[in-house]
Amino acid sequence: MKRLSKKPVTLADIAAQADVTPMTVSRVMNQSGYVHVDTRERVLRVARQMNYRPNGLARGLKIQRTETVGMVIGDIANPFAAELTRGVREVLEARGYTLFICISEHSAKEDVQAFDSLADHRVDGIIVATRASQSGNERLEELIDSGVPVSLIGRDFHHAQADLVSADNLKGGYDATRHLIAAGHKRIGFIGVSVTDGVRLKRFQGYLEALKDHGLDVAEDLVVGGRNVADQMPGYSTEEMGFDGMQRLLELKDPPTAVFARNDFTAMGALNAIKRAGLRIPEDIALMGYDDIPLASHTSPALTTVRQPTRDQGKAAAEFLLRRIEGDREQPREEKAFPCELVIRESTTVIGYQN
Amino acid sequence: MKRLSKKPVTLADIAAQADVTPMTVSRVMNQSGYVHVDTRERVLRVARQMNYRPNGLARGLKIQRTETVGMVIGDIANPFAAELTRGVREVLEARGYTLFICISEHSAKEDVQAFDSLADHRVDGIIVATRASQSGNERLEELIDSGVPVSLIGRDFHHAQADLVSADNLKGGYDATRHLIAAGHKRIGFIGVSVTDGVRLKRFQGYLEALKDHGLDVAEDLVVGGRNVADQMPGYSTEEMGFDGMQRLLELKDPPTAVFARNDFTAMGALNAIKRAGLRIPEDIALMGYDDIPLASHTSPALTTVRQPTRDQGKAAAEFLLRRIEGDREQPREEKAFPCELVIRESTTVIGYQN
DNA sequence: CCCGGCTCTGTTATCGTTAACCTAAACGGA
DNA sequence: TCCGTTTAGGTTAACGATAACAGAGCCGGG
Repeated sequence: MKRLSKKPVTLADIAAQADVTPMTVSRVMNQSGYVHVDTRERVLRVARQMNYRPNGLARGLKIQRTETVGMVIGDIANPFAAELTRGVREVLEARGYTLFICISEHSAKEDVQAFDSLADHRVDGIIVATRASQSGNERLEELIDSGVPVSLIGRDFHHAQADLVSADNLKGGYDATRHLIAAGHKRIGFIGVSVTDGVRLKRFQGYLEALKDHGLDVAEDLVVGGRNVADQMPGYSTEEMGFDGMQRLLELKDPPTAVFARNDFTAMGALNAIKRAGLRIPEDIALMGYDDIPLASHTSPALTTVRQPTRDQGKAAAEFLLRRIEGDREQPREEKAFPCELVIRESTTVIGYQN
Repeated sequence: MKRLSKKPVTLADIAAQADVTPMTVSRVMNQSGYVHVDTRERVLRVARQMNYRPNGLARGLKIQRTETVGMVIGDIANPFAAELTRGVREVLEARGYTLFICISEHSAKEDVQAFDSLADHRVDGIIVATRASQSGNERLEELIDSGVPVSLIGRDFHHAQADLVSADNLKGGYDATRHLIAAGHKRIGFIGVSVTDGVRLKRFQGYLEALKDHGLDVAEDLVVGGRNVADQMPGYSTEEMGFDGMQRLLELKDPPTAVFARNDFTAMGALNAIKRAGLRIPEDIALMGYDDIPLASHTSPALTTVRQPTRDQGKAAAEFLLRRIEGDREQPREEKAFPCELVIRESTTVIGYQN
């Protein structure tokens, strides 16, 4: 017979049914303290039968922990964020924590809302993987100051009590660009940011540095995309940005011979634009991506790109966070930067050119 | 001066500081009851200064609502799930609810865990967008029976008190297949499920029906992929499944002339495999995807696919849920099936063949 | 035989917030 | 002037769970 109860079952309900006090039921549920075997079994039987579920609110309020971690990501469709999340979950699950994800897709305002929602619901800690913003950073600082454990992934924000995990995208961007330069390219485009916007994008800074170090000028017309809204775009639609951006580059009277795209999605858009134009990759235009998403190895030609150890970053962030949650909350910040790896495939290398 | 308090600020702290009772502070915070303007401002000033944040646990426990909705999705990287989430968020945000997302990536076990975590933390309702499973369904039934509002997206599970939103993927699969048949194809492959696994995949059932209705046999060797683990794979790596599956199809001594892929990612994998083999699309092999992800319109050739109104499904699910949360929880289930739309692009149509 | 320690269970208070109830002053119309 | 209504705010008791303490029975060693 099915219960049609509107009100959820509480410890007290079970206690009444099993003829003990709520405290005893609590002891059974938490396997704490002494409970006679017979009592335990009776209680468990009743609990199961009544389909009992603990009230996390009451429990959390009392014990001042929720065994819950919040994570804020900007774009749910981005494989990079997805992979981070996998790493985070891997660690949390093993330690008995539940992960709640909040999306902050469009604005700093949503970022702040996400922080507040999570903090208000008293998650034990927060992992932040969104891009920095003025108001977001301010709120974050307040949170951390008020004692909430926070661990950051690739966010340009520093605080004495917040650990930071990142990939060395400056070097990644540098290496990628150097690879193109080494192949003899002199006119190298970048798709995905406006020159002004790009100050925050490390891989773009790496691109600029590499050009400078090798005596090449930065031609402003070779840096396209962004439209000043790049940061607000849902990630995978950056693919359209790649397509449009590449078309604009191809319309130049002196188009680039190589293009470095902000990420692999952007690169795929660019790739399709190049093919549409009837040009060959890499013979006419070499193409470089970033992130090494699974798709990258299967495009044709396969995409040269930069791999960052994404899952490891997620794992590291989760481990930092748990250390803070379960250990000393005031311990000084720790920082971990993972190296990036250039993955050379066909889109920058003439086939057969290397074995 | 920065507070180094370990303990968060409570209503009582503010009350003491502002020389009122906690109740008055509560009234100020919730804008309920009468509070003198001067008192209000004094309280607000103190609250701001102490950086007060309400304790959602205590509040939720007391008022028996958390103004929070949980959503369970299987694969965070899947643009389909991402788009659903956008629709859901759009509705929830407008109504003042916070969305917490749980990922259930690998197994029915994780599905159950996600349901439990959300229910235990007393979200006001749950939106479920994962595929059906034995144990998941059982747990879901218990939850709904115990009064938790639930709304389902494309899950093959029925309950008198759970609303259901879906796309008519049976018809979508049927139409897609019929389109290929109409183009004269007789050997049409399917990549993405094993024949046995496919009973739950509506679009595959549509494929089978269309073949039957047009007097074509189902050749078992033309149905590839799945490897019996398809359901556990992270979504975007189904792209590899498409690549491998296509290669297997091409190795047949009598390969198909058209291929219907389970989703667009799978289709992109297949597309790359076809190109690698030096064959032309659609002249040598026609290719059909499913979902119409943004990438689909930019591949070369552009992918023919089936579009489902994804965001609308998310919105509808959220609306159903809110109706149940804020209205009558026992109202009978409602169901809404959105039509799918065949999007004909180049991968099934010889260029120039139609104007 | 007594006492210390283990086992089992109950009692009480509390986590932070708010609904419900209550008091009391101020106000305004008859 | 009187009384009902509005305004302002305090008091009490929960919401459901658990930590801390307390007490009662039992066992075994000195």
